[in-house]
Amino acid sequence: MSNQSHGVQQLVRGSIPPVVSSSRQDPFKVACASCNLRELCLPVGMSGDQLERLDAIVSNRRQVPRGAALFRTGDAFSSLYAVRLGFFKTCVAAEDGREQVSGFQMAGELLGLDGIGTDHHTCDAVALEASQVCVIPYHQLEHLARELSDLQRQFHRIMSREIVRDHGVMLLLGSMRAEERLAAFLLNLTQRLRARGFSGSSLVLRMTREEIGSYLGLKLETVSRAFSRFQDDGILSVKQRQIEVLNADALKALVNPGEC
Amino acid sequence: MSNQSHGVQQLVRGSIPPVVSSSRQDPFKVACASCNLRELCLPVGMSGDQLERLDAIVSNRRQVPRGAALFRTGDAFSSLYAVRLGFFKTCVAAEDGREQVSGFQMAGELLGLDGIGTDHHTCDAVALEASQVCVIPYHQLEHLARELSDLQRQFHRIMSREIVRDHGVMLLLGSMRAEERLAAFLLNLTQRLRARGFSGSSLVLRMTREEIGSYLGLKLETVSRAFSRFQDDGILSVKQRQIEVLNADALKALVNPGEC
DNA sequence: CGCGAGCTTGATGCCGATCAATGCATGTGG
DNA sequence: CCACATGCATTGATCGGCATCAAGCTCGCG
Repeated sequence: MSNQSHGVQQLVRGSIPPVVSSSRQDPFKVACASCNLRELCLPVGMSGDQLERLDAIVSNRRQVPRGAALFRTGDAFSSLYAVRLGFFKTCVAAEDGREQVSGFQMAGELLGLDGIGTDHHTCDAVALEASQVCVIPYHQLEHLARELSDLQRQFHRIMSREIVRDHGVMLLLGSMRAEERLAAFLLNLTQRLRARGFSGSSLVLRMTREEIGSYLGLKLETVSRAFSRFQDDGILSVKQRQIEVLNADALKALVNPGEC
Repeated sequence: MSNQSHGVQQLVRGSIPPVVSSSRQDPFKVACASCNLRELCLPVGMSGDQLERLDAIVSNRRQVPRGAALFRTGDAFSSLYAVRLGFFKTCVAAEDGREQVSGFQMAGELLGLDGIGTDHHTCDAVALEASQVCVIPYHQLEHLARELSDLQRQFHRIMSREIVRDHGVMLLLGSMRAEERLAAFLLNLTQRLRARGFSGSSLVLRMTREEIGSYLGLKLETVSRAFSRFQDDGILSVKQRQIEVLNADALKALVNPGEC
């Protein structure tokens, strides 16, 4: 099972080539220094010997099969996880059982930040396809961040951006209408895919309509109807989970109705 | 102008007495060690000499008049702010001008975390009453956190809890109905007031119906109607912004409809 | 006193939820 | 290879909660 054959492989590869370590090549031992996600992940801004020290604590990889949980609400918190391959969703639950998807995570993104505050995870992280994560023991990360200011800075940036991202979702949930929400969601997805070297105009959704709806505060039927309408309007081509963006400008105009 | 006469002073004082420094007393120079918020704020878990070092970088206070902005979207980020006295709201804006309240902050809570990720603030922080904040220069905080692991730990916890709080708001916005949202909001407020030594059954809202509605993804008329209905049902007494909680259990039952 | 900001209350309409049926793709066992 | 089951998606019909529009009302304040 090659670790290059999974993930968003059905998408067109773009400009950033995967960098593969020459000597240490091993699906369970890939150094941050030779990881093609190093410009998106925790090591941003770190140099050679710093990377080696980070590598020393991020030695463990973990496979997560499709549908399996990386962690669940209430689990003791011990590590953060960097998505190396695959795709995750995180779900929060109210006491009465209502569940909601709080985010989707792709390669290079960090999972588990919710656990730092209480030493227990406050959401479920579930793989939407066969995935692989790098395990980052939190106490070792804290210790190392006290010595490497670049690591500290990048870690704080990641947490801050997570907060800003959540504010954006709150804005979406609080004030946008169904089609605007879906348009914003698709633009966000394509932008993140583009940052990973994919074209962004052609994508395969890893989640169901119901999961999209849960994330966007809509019912699955509403999501489906919005997709159909986008297709009727020539903005998208929709074949189940295979999406082609035909008119990205129209999507952007939907999100910012005031600007056109 | 005494710094004890502002804030949530119309609320009944509870168990935690304000601790006032004997020697350093001065509204613009109150040491963390002698601040009555030290158990809620950044110094949690820090001991004597650590507190002194934190004090050294948190030397500056800033007054913010009612209606004034502590910072605005786009401002360069340089410091975090701990609310010492008063009450704030934070607002995020979409490109098309739509604004939404993303949070309310009271004494002991931190403002400005949004700015770390991009070196610029991504929301407005506006005082809802005459307020005072402690200015925490961020680069000095980073530096000190590398030496004081207790400070580092508490700072990370605060950021993580902010993320978890945002997830809770997303759940509220995505899946609760109007009255549940307002009930959850009121319970959250009373809980935070109780943590600050107030009774929690009697409170004065510092924000308008419109601001509450913006935060909860509702129109002000809907908020007003929900208040009226709670009053009709004997759950609250509502006189403009003066709220008495008559039946806290009924409020809790509204938030968790499955449990009763 | 009278103005104005903020709050309440009513009437109406619309967007998205809900209920229900059908369609489509994948997989499994006979 | 077909029949059937299953999970997911689409589409239609109806309903309800909240937004919207529109008056009044309250209270603080110049």
